[in-house]
Amino acid sequence: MTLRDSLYEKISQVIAELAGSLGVPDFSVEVPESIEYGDYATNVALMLAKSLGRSPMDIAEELAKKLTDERWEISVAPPGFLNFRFASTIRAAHIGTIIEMQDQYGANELLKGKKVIVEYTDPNPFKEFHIGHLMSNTIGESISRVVEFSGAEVKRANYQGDVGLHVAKAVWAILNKTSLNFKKQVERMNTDKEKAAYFGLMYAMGAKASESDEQTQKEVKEINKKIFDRSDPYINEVYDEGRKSSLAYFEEIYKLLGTKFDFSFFESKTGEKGKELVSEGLQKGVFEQSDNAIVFRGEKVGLHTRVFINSAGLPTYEAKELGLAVEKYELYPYDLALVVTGNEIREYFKVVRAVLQQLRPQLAENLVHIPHGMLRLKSGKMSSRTGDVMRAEDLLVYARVELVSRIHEIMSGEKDMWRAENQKTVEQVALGAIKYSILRQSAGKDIIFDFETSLSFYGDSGPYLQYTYARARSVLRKSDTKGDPTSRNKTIHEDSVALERYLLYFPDAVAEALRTYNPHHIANYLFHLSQKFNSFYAHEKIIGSERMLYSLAVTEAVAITLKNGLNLLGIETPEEM
RNA sequence: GCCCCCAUAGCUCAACGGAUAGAGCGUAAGCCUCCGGAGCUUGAGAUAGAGGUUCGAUUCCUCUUGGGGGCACCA
Repeated sequence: MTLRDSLYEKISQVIAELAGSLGVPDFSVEVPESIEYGDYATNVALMLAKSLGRSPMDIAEELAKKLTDERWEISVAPPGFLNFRFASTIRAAHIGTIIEMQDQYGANELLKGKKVIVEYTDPNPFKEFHIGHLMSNTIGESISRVVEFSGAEVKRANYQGDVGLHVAKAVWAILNKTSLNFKKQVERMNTDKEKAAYFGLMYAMGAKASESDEQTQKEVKEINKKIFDRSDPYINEVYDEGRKSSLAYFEEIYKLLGTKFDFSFFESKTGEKGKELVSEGLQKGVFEQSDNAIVFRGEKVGLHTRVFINSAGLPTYEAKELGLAVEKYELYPYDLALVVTGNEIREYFKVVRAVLQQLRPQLAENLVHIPHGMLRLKSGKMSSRTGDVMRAEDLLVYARVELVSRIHEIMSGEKDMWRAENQKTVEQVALGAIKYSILRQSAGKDIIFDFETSLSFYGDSGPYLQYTYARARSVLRKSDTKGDPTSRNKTIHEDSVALERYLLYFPDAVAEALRTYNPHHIANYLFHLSQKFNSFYAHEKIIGSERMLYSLAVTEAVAITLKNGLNLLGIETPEEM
C-alpha cells in the first residue's frame, strides 16, 4: 500500500463517520502544485460543504483535528483544502523502502492474477515498416510493461495482414511491372531487409497503378482471390517469398526495439474464423445482405454501415477483426484484451465492437481499444500507398548519425565527459531519444515530428533521463561508502527535501499510467524527477559532505526510480554514456 | 452532407473540476581550481471567440471559428 493509499483510506474512514447517511463523496487526494501545501492535499471539505450545509473551512478545521496522526502534519488552507506533510522520519523511511525494493519499487497489485493480452505494432507484410508502426510498438510495449508491473500476466500479440488487397497489389506489380525474372531478382538480394524493401516498392507501384485504372483493379482482385484459395502455383511462390522475407525483417526490428511477441496472428487465419462468425450473425439477424455483400447496419446504434463479407465472398478487415477476438480468447482466455492502433481506426473499431457485443458479449466487454495519434511529418503527409513514407529504419539511421555527431561536439568541448563510445550505447541512446519523443506526450494526440526539434538529446528528452541515471550511478560508484537513509538530520539540503517528496509519487504515476493506459504520465514524472536531481547535484556536493550518507541514499533511490521508470517506457539505462 | 478527435508561450508539449497555468526548444544574461557541462541558475513570453453549469473551469455543456480523421465492398 502506498502512502497515498493509506492517507486516502484514513480520510475515508473519518468522512464515513462525519457524513453518515450522506455517504462518502468522490473526493481526491492530489499532489499540490507547491511544496508549501505539503506532500498531499485533499478537497474533501469542499466536496462536503454543500451537503452538510456548512462552510468548507469549518469542515476542514474539524477534519484536521480528527485526522491527527503522528505520521503527518495537517494544515488548513482557503478555500477549504486540507494539506498533509509527512514527518521527516516517514520520508526518510520511504527512501529506505525504495532501496530495499530495488526493481520492484513502483509496482502495484491493481491487476494481480489477471490475464491480459496486448496487441500492438500490426505491420503488414509486403509493406514498409514505417514510423507509425514504430509508434504503435513503442506505446504498446510500454503499456504491456505497465500492466505487467501491476501484477498481471501479459501476453504480447502482433497481428499482421498477410492477405488482402495490399498483398495482391504487390504481387500484381511483380507480375506486370518488372521485366526481370522474379526468382533471379530475389536471389540477388542478401538480406531480408533488402527483400522487404523490394516488396514494399512493388506494393507502392501496384497501389499507384490500380489507383485510377479499372482494368488493373480487376486484375488485382483476381490475384487476391488466387492468393486466398492458393490456386496458382507461381503466385504462391511469389507470395510465400514475400511473406517470409517481410516477416523475417520485422523480427529483426522487434529485436532491436526490445519487443518479444508471444503470439502472432495473421489475417489469412482470422479471415476463416471471421467468416464463420459472420454466418452465425447472419442467422441471428445481426447482419444483412446488400448488393451481394454482407453488411452491418451501424446506424441502428448510432454508427455507420460497414461491409463484413464483400461481394466476392471474401472476409473484409471487419470480419477478420471478429475472428481475431475469438481466436485470441481460444489461445489465451484473457480477462482483458488491449488493442493499440492508430486513431484513424476509431470509428471502425466501434462498429466491430458493436457487432461483437451481439455475438460474443463477454469478449466485447473485455476488449479495450487504445487509439494513438499519428506521427506526422511537419513537411507534408505520409503515405505508404505512394511510397512517400518514412520507414522506421530511416529514423533510426538518422538518430544514430545525429547522435554520433553530437557526441563529437561534446567531445571537442573543454570538459570531455564522453565515457563510453561504443556501438551499444549509441544504439541505446538513439532509441531512447526516439521512444521518449513518442512517449512524452499524451498518446491520443498526433505527434508533429520535425527532425530539427523532435529528436532531441537535450532538455526534455530520453538521453537527458539516461544521462541523469548514468550520473547518479557514477556518484554511487565513486563513493566508497554506502548510503544510509537513517542518517537524515535537520541540516538536510532543501533540494533533497524536494527529491524526498517527489520520490513519494512514483507509484502514483505508475498507477495513473495504468488507469489511463497512457505511459506519458511516467515519462513526465521521470523528467521532473531528473530535473530535481540535477538541481540537487548542482547545488550540493554529495561526496565528502557531512550529510553524505543521507545524500547517497537519496541518490540511490533516484537511480532506482529512474531505472524502473525508464524500463516501463522500454528505454534502456546505460551505466555510462 | 453526417459522425469522431483536437485547439494552451514564437515552436513542440504538461496541468485527477482546485491553490501563483508547468516544462523543453528558441531567445537574453550568468555558472566557483569541486562528485559527469547531454548539466545548473535567472529573465521575457500563453488558455482560439461567445455564452452556460459550479464555491471554483485550460478541464464539463452549447454555439462560432480553425485544423485532423472517418463515412459498404482498402487495411
